Amino acid sequence: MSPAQALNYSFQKSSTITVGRARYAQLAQSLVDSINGGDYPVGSLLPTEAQLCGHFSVSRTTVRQALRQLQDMGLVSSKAGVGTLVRAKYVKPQYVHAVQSVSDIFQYAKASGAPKILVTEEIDADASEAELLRCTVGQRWIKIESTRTFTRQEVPMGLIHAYFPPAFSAALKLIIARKEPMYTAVETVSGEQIYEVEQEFRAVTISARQSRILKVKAGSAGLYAIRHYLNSSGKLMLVTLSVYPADRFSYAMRLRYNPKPTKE
Amino acid sequence: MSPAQALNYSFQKSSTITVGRARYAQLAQSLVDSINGGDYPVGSLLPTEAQLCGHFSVSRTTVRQALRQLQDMGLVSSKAGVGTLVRAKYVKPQYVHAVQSVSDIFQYAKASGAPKILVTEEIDADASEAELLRCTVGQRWIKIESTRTFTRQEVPMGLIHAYFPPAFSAALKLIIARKEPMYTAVETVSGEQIYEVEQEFRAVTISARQSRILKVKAGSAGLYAIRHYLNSSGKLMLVTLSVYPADRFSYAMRLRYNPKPTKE
DNA sequence: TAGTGGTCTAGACCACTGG
DNA sequence: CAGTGGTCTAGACCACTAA
Repeated sequence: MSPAQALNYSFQKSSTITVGRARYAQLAQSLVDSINGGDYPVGSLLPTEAQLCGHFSVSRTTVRQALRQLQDMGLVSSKAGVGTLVRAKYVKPQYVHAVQSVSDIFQYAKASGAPKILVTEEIDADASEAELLRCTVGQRWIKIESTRTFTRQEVPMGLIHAYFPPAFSAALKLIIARKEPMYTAVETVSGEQIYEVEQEFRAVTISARQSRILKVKAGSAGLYAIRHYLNSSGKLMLVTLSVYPADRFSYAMRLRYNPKPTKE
Repeated sequence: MSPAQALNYSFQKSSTITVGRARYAQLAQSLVDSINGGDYPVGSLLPTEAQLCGHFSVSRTTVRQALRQLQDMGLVSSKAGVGTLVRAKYVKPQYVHAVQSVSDIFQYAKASGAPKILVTEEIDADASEAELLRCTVGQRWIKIESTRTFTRQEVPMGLIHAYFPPAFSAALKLIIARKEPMYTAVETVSGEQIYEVEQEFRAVTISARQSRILKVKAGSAGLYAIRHYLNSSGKLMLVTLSVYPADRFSYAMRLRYNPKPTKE
């Protein structure tokens, strides 16, 4: 056992609170304090691992374990050949809404039957569609109009318009014949995974046409959900636009503070 | 250089795709495959680290790095004196909506001025309030009615009802005098951090009374947001109930696939 | 008490980055 | 090219858990 290690362990035994911690944790805390204090400004490099080994009289393993903790906190990032870059001065606590899959974004999926396809067509985007689809006017898209119905009920839960690129037209068959959810159909046909989903909620007044399909009074309130599905390159894979009458649907989410799994 | 390491490196050089990976990554993949395949059922223990060292002819450091990867994936968890427990058969991909603080839950906060307090009172929960506040009828709460206004505008963005326990009545002063946001005032007064926020959106028809305050036509559509703020014990710290006219507010969120910081 | 994972050391080779 | 972080080894002591 090296002198430094012996010192550490005896120190642990003779103390009570602060010092029962592992040396890498102490080192991590020390580094966090230094960054918080401005010793290492954002954009600068931390001392090299070798230097930290010397300053703190610990092995490189211990230094690296401390640095990994700082990386997990989002304070620094390391790059071979360069060094350890300070990315933030403070740890930003995160509230996180985590869902296990895209399907979980739609909590109702389990409680509802397959969507009922009303219309499928190829369209050339008009001005408002171009904005929604983030493209130029006249661009071609496939459009599906459908409803979702509660299991064993006649009244539809919501009216859904979906758009995807003509390149994925084979998805239509999967959706209609195999009754796959639209996003999985698009993933299958494109061979790409949906990487990001943007979701927006607002209230709208239900139009006369929508009200007939939804069997609700025209002019009544509806929840409007716009969803953009993107691949990892940021390319639009699917856009959906849903209207839910006030009493038939709500979207609930839970944001938790720092849910990072702790050691056990 | 040990024979095993030499073998590894020569193997890396002579290969192209699969094998450029680090040994710990290969080992991790192998373990994931075994768990997926049912070799180690959920609830069972993985071989000990020493056994894995032997089976795969790697050092314990490498084994532990592989196991850490599995822990990050949520497949296993380790406990000193026990072993490495299999917790899940498959990696569940996560889509995550992360916000940096409670204030980020309200994107509008920056664009809007301080809330305008209309009424503050102590109430005994009636039936509908008891449901909202998850308490028994007659329980006492402090209620604040307020509006939020766009900066430099007269028309309110939304109407907000907030409820918190009488024990936090000192928060009132902070909210009114110091214009603190309600959730920080409650955090300050209680000395506890808000750990979890439940958020629900639905559409509603704006009532006559609400319409007068919001300066909007009665019967028009509104976005209804219900938020429950809980501490780490699950105790309700604050409940807010907001109504936003259709054109004045929308809630947007972005869900990303596995946003875990990758190595750089 | 025996065996597990948690921590730590000292030393090594590698790929990558920049001058 | 020199120096950085990325990976790996062999060996050690510790705290914890269960028998």
